[in-house]
Amino acid sequence: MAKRRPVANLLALAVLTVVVQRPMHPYEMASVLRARGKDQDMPIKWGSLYTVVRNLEKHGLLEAVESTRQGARPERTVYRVTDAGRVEAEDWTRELLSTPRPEPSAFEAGLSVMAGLGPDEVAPLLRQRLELLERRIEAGREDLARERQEMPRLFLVESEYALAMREAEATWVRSLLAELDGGTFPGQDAWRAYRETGRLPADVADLAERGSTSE
Amino acid sequence: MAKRRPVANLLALAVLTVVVQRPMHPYEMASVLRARGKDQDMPIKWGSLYTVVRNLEKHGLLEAVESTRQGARPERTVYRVTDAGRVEAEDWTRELLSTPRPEPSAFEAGLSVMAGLGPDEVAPLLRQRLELLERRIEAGREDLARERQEMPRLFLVESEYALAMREAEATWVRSLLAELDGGTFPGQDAWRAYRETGRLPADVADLAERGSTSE
DNA sequence: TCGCTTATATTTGTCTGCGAGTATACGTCG
DNA sequence: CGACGTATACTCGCAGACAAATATAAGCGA
Repeated sequence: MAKRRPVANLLALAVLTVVVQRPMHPYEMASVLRARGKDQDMPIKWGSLYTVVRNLEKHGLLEAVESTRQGARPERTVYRVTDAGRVEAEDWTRELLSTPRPEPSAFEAGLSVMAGLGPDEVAPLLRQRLELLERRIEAGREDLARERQEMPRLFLVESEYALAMREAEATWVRSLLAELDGGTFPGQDAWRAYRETGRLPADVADLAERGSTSE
Repeated sequence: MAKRRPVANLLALAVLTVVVQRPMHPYEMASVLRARGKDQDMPIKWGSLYTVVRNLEKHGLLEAVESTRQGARPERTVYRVTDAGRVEAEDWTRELLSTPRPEPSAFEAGLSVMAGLGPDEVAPLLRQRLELLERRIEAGREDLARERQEMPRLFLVESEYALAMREAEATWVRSLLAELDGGTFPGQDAWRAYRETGRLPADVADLAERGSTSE
């Protein structure tokens, strides 16, 4: 398969797509991004911005156009996208849309080590998550409703997607919580006993040993 | 809120939770993790492993127990978790479970720059994504069914979650695709026209300018 | 007009993630 | 039994991410 993107940071894609419209200096790119609300999902890291722009230039995807100086202000370098940059942006977009790749989420990591806490502790934690999630969903819905008034749908799909994913997560958490609260989660008692006594059922203990180096 | 985790990499949490069960040397931690299938979601980066372990030690969450050498093999340092390490692992787990945080996905990034391609190009790309997604869901379902035979549910929740999320994504993509295919996506014609002629409707052009520095 | 905050614009320095390399032991197949 | 692959076990070194520092200009209230 093709070699990795010359500049892997997703901020680079955002930069490319704004600079396609008109040459800009880095700070302006950030402003435009911010004005479009892209910083909601992707807060702008100033350190990264300049690194990314420099790397894009190094790889020939951007080129410096001029370097103006107004008064004693720091020099501003204005960049323009190159043909290669335009190609890269489109190709990258295609890949992002067409190819799902497993993205490990922090919550997944949490679930995978959840056994270390007891079921009676996990339930309230999930309840809290659910509450926060619901609040966020509500806020997302309102934002979306507001933005729909002044922005074509085309520029809102990513928010719609994010909202849908949060809703799906909430649904999933609710169902797990129902099992926990109803005591219908299989092995819940063994789990609680493990947490309280520190002892695992024999068959599970075997599993936990798998992969250890034989001595 | 509390200061950032002393070792932020999620691999550190995985390391802590395996080493809680029994002291180990780094390579063994990786083996155990691999045997438990944690490397599916989180492929093990060897460079990171040793860095992470060293950092955990530096912050007093792990401590070296012994340093044995067998024959001419490289020295193996065995680490044990400290009390602070145990506390950190539990606290971190609690946070991951209880607190949702916005995690920008690559697909979301793709959607947010989708406008740069035309609708007639986007649809096939999404169709491809959907197909891959469906294949993966099928595979995930089978894996899960197999693992349920030999592993208690408790250690499979994270896979169930991942599967549910992929299903939700598939559903969402399907519905967007239906709009695109049916021609019912609002503004679809303007979008196509933009792609073909390079000209935006006046009101949208205004929006695209927002955030630019006034000259 | 003095001093305050906020916006403009970039550089620096650190820390860490991780790809790639190194070196030995073990198994096995012809 | 020797050659070749694979598992064991770590080390090195740099590119890249980002926090924080830096420096000036502009708006604004008192």
